[in-house]
Amino acid sequence: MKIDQQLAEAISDAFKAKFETELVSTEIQLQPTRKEFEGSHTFVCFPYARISKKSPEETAKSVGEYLKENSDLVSDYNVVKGFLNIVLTDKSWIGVFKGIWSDDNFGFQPKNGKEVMVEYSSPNTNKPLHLGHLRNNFLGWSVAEILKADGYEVHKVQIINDRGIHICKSMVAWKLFGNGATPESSGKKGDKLVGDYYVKFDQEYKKEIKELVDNGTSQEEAEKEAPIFKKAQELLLKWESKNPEVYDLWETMNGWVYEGFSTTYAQMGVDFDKLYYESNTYLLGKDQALEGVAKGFFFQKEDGSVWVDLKEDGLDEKLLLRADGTSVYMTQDIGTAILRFKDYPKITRQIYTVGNEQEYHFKVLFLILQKLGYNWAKECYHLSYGMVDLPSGKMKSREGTVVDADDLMQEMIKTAEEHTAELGKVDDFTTEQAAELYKTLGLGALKYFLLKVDPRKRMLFDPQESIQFHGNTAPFIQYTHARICAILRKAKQLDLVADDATFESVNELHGAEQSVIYLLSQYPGKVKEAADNYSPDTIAQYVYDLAKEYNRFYQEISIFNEDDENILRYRVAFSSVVADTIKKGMGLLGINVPDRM
RNA sequence: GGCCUCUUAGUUCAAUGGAUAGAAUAGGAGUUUCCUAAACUCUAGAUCUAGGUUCGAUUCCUAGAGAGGCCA
Repeated sequence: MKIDQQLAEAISDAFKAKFETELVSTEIQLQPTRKEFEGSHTFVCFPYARISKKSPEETAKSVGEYLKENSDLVSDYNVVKGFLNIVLTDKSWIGVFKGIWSDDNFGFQPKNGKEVMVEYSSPNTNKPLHLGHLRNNFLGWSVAEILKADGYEVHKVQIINDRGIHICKSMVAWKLFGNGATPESSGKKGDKLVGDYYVKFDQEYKKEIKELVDNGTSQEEAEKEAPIFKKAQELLLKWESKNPEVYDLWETMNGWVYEGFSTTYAQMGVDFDKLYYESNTYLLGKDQALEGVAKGFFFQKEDGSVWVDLKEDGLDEKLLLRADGTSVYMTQDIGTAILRFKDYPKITRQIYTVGNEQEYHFKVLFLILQKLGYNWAKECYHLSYGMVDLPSGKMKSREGTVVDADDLMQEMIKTAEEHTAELGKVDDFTTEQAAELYKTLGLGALKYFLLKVDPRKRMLFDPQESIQFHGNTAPFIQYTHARICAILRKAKQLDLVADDATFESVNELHGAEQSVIYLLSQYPGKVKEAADNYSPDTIAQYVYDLAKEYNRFYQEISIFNEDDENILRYRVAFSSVVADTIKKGMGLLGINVPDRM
């Protein structure tokens, strides 16, 4: 049984003995003791003063006294106002550690038989991936890993926005100005190449609008009449009627983009179990809309358009089918959601990793699905994350302030390389080993930076200053891991292996060891918390605290200077468990940890 | 105009309604015969404003100020 539960039960016993009242032990909350006080667990007595009919301080004293006398876990206690700080015996800490050390699945919940789907990335095929996608992808991927650790079976998907006017724009510009350029002929990544023509379209479009306006056309009119825009619209119509030539070009250009994306995803270290394409799903959802009308959930206006009235739910009316019968995003999303539940009948929930500007959209989507009678819609969740701002403000493609994902990752790896070279600790590495290390460090720093923040909040990314290798960063944590690995290598040479008997003769712990064991014991709870809240930042913060606390121990205790071989073996095992936990925790964030750096 | 979110050290981030609001970074002062100094120790520095709820509010409620977003 976990130490927290044991303590809670002891406290419950104390209440029974001292105040003749039963407390439900699972409802007793223990919080970590603040550093300036002695102890590890704190029981806040204010809320229980009513039950004990004593002041919070007296309550705390009674309970503390009972625990000290009757529980062999507790060595001492102190009371500050209504706070009962509980000091555990070193022996019980060693017991806690032994439990963790012998648990091969520490931090992983057994399979709970539930399946969920996590959607993330979901890019357009006309633009390369940028900084915002990095936050999105790292977040979605990490949440999927955390849910797996929490016992779920997880399906990772994305929907690719591969059709519509935007891709037609790229196609038009490529036809007009491309001279048959391909990724091979231009030496460009496919997504970048197509993105360039999307930009080119916009430039030409603006130029044409300006000409028209200069010749007396109104701005509004000019935007509709610009020849290049009309060409894009024609292309869209041809695409929809599956004109072979247009369809071919569309497939070719999207093929280039996918190849580019897959390179980027590989570098990012994210993957998907299934891809959905909007070109396959954009016609879905119409049936549901019409069915909704038939059942009276939706209504039709005189022009034939279909709407849903959400005023009773505090929202507005929402269009589902236009008068001409074409669908809108909402309609498609309804269709796609239903399709996914058909594809994966056992999933109980879909988690959509999408920016917070779409909060309203998802609120409406889930509501409509509920109205259509899909009960699973109640369980669906919009994992809504904030924008990544630059010091100059919002990223804007038109102003060229977009931070490209490939460039940024490359930049990070380069910085890691320079920094590593300066320190000169791994000069004996082969080129491959070195390249691997730079990637681990550079990408780790980037992922950690983006994941350590509460996903719901907008965050600032300063390319100059944001990425550091000191302090609350991935390299700091990775460094702690690498240091421990050095210890483990040496211990292996000396054949220092711990077994059950090792712990019998260890009776005393150093202060830092205690806090590290306390942190270790919190790990499974942190994973649970992170899973419940879809918050990788919980894990990031935790692993940082663990690494920091271990470093304190490392600084104060010289492991191999210990004469008592059992203590030495124990400390090697202790370090090894810390390394493992760091590795597991960072793994949940998609960050690797090196053995040397 | 309606609705939603955010506001904490110079800066970037923390804090299930709990103690003297934590970290990091930038600033100041130290630590290397010893397992990796990408480390460690010390120091200084903050809850947007005004009310309310209670044993206790960064957290909950109301109003206001500022920033961002969504819907027309």
